[in-house]
Amino acid sequence: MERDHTSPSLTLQSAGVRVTPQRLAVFEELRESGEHLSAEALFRRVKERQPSLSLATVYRTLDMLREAGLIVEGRLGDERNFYEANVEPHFHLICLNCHEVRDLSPEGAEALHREAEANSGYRIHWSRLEFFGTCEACQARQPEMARA
Amino acid sequence: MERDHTSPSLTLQSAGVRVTPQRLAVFEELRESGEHLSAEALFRRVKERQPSLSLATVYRTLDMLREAGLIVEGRLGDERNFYEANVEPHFHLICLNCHEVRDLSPEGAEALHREAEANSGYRIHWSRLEFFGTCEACQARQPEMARA
DNA sequence: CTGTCTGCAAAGCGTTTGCATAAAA
DNA sequence: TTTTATGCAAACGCTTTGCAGACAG
Repeated sequence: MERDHTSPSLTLQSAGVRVTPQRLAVFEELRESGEHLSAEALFRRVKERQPSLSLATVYRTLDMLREAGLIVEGRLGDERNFYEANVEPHFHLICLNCHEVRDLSPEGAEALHREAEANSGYRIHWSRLEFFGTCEACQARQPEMARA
Repeated sequence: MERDHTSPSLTLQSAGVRVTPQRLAVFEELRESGEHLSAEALFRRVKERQPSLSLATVYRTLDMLREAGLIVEGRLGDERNFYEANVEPHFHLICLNCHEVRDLSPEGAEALHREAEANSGYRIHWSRLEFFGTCEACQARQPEMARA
């Protein structure tokens, strides 16, 4: 899992968008954490460094980053969106119990894309491949969960 | 594509739920259309036959049917849920242009589930595998869409 | 300077819920 | 008769938007 070490400001500049402290902080937080975060969670984290930050700016920034292809958007089981800086094709595993989102190896993701295009005649732009289940930790904690 | 010919009322009874005209009409509409419909679309259609129907009842009925395993729920690109009576595992193809939802053959869906379980240690309960792209008809209509 | 981004508050949207009435079993 | 579903309207949670002032280029 080699991480991209390009500075966020360079990446924003090369995407041709205006660079502001808010945008830098949001993008940096997402990249450095390597996590899958909701807009709300991201807002709380970045607000510690920038108390004047507003949630609307976070949403606008995430939209902008997604359109620039710098982040990807997914959706949690509880119907909130989440965002992450890993833009390579991969699957998501979402625990129905602890709601943690983890990545699944990208093996087969591109093949699946190509297969879907071949079988359907569609031109695939993006996809959402998410598995919802119980993670190992939660299974161990509450064995009965495994059947819910 | 063999369709289930069991009567909706028998199916509802065997699911052990109370049978009402509203529930019958919603379930029947979903099954007979064979389509992927939003709660709103379903509401408009069934309301023609039952003018007193309320949207809240449609949502409650869809929740009930989903919990009984009689329908499945998915999500459109525009963030509304859609529902369908085909409960077999399969993928969805969602056109970014006309928003039509089509099914993709289930080949590999179960294998993918098993593989995800083996690779992750998760116990998978359900999954959401959706491809967003441009359908053939829309590609022909607006060739430039194919890159959007 | 000029265009656009920000923060705020209000609105928007799909969905859910409380309550009194109506209907199923 | 008892229990549960319905319709209505209001509330909900996440996200988007209009606007006036602030800031990047």
